[in-house]
Amino acid sequence: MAVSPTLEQQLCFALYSASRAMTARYRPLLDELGLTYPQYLVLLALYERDGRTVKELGEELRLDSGTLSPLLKRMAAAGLLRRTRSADDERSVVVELTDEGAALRGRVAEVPGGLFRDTDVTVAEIADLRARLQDFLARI
Amino acid sequence: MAVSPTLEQQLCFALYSASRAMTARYRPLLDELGLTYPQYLVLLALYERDGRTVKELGEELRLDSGTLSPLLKRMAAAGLLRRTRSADDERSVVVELTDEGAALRGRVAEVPGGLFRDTDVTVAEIADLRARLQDFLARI
DNA sequence: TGCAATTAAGTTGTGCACAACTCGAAGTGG
DNA sequence: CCACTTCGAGTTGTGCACAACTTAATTGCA
Repeated sequence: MAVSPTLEQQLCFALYSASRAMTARYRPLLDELGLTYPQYLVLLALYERDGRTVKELGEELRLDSGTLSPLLKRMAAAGLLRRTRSADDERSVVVELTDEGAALRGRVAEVPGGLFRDTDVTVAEIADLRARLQDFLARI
Repeated sequence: MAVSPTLEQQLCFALYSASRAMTARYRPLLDELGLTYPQYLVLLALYERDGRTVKELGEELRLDSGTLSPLLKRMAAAGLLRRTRSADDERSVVVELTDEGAALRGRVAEVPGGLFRDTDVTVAEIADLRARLQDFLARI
């Protein structure tokens, strides 16, 4: 019979609390831009490639339409992006940055910079941890 | 001027998506027990030490009363635990397992076992990643 | 001792996540 | 050509997270 696992031993809890701690670090910076963390991710995705469909965004961010539809609606209401039905496939909705959304690019790019300034966390450590997580994610 | 970071490069996004992927793996197993992931964490915490206050649970799980109060209420409604005002400090609420909650211990302990059975992820790799995350978390 | 400050839990409101579902559009085989 | 299936987006309902606030109990100090 299995012994009760402790919270301490659980990778899942470590991921869960580290993820929340990270987004908590981002929050004050994103508040200044009027963004939530998932909204920030949507902007990053659109800065990489603008004019993608909801489905394509969902694949990159691993979010379904139940999450993305209302989120994109809020961002459209905030004037950051535009949603238009695709002409060649009326099922799809194309998401494009507005001028206002594009104008945020510089300020958004500044966000990750100051996150670890007052810690002893190194760039190499961050890159290594990220690589390990991506490798792990790809294998489960 | 900072270049726009890509999603790919972001540790935060790696944490965020890995965390969601892990809880998605737990979900079908927890569904069988009628538990959500945070509820499962509360049970683990109580199996470690029963009869703790809401505040103490919140410190271990890093959750505030705004999250825990309704969550514990649902678990109490499900018959898994009991909430009672502390006698020596009427501000505190002590959370204790019911017989039904304690009886789940065996089945809860079985949950992490099968998670990586059909992958090539090793126990050592899991332990190493967890240790790195905990170290990282402690330093930010 | 009295009372202002602090503390613990709970409430309210917003925004994700995600399951389950609806709806209309697009592919598909007979 | 048409029923049938699949597909993309959106809606509904539940349960976290978390900020901001309320309430009641306790603490601390002038």
